[in-house]
Amino acid sequence: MGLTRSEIFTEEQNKLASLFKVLGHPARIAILQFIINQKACICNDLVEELGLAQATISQHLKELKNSGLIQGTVEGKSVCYCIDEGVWEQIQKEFMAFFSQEVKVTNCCS
Amino acid sequence: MGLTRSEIFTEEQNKLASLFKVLGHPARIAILQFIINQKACICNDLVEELGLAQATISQHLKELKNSGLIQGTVEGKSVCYCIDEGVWEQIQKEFMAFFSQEVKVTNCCS
DNA sequence: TTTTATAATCGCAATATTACGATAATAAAA
DNA sequence: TTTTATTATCGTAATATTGCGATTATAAAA
Repeated sequence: MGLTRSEIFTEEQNKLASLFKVLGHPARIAILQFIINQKACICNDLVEELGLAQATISQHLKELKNSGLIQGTVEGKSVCYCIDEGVWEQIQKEFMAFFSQEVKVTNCCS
Repeated sequence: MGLTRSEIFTEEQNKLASLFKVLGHPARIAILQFIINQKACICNDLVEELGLAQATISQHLKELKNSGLIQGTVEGKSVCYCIDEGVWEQIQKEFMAFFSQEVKVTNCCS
């Protein structure tokens, strides 16, 4: 136990959940917002801005990168992280699809 | 350590992240979809459908309830869970707002 | 009242996540 | 080459999550 039983869910459910999961931490939300607003895309700036240790920021960036949401390119001594617009739009679509499912109204909980 | 440092983030970032977090598990996605499609809103039906133990389903339902996404009303021996449409639409709006932030294009990662 | 059906809660074990210091890796600058 | 700046990775401690059996609570049915 203590292990998510992914095998009993659909591929789609697992994928959607893991996307939501990546966004389920305030540091990663903050990082994304910071990058989106182009206040910076350099790891070190995020460290100064957020007030978490460099190792911690690096770990969160790795998770965001693994999800495909951001990509990083080496720029001299530092690494520039940016939103992957294609992936961003794709995810946007999937979330919209999830949320625009029509909720059937019943008298069940009225 | 091992504890999310919520105090260094904005209220908004924490709230958004915790909403995403609730949706970050395939069982909770499956439960929501099942309720949305009105295949059932009874805990026991979910147990049969999903193949997780009753205690586990009950725990997931509790988390969904705590987030406000669903509400439950007692119906005789069982409890009927339904989407809270108001909350659903509110969350939909917040997510849309997050995802419609315009990603500023730079030549940083091109 | 006793039984039955349903759901919530408790307690626990296994695993995952979060955070950080220390260290390694990499590349520019001196 | 040596130093400096930046980021990744390793190892570890603290905490959280997931899942389930056992038990409790609740209400309908017998």
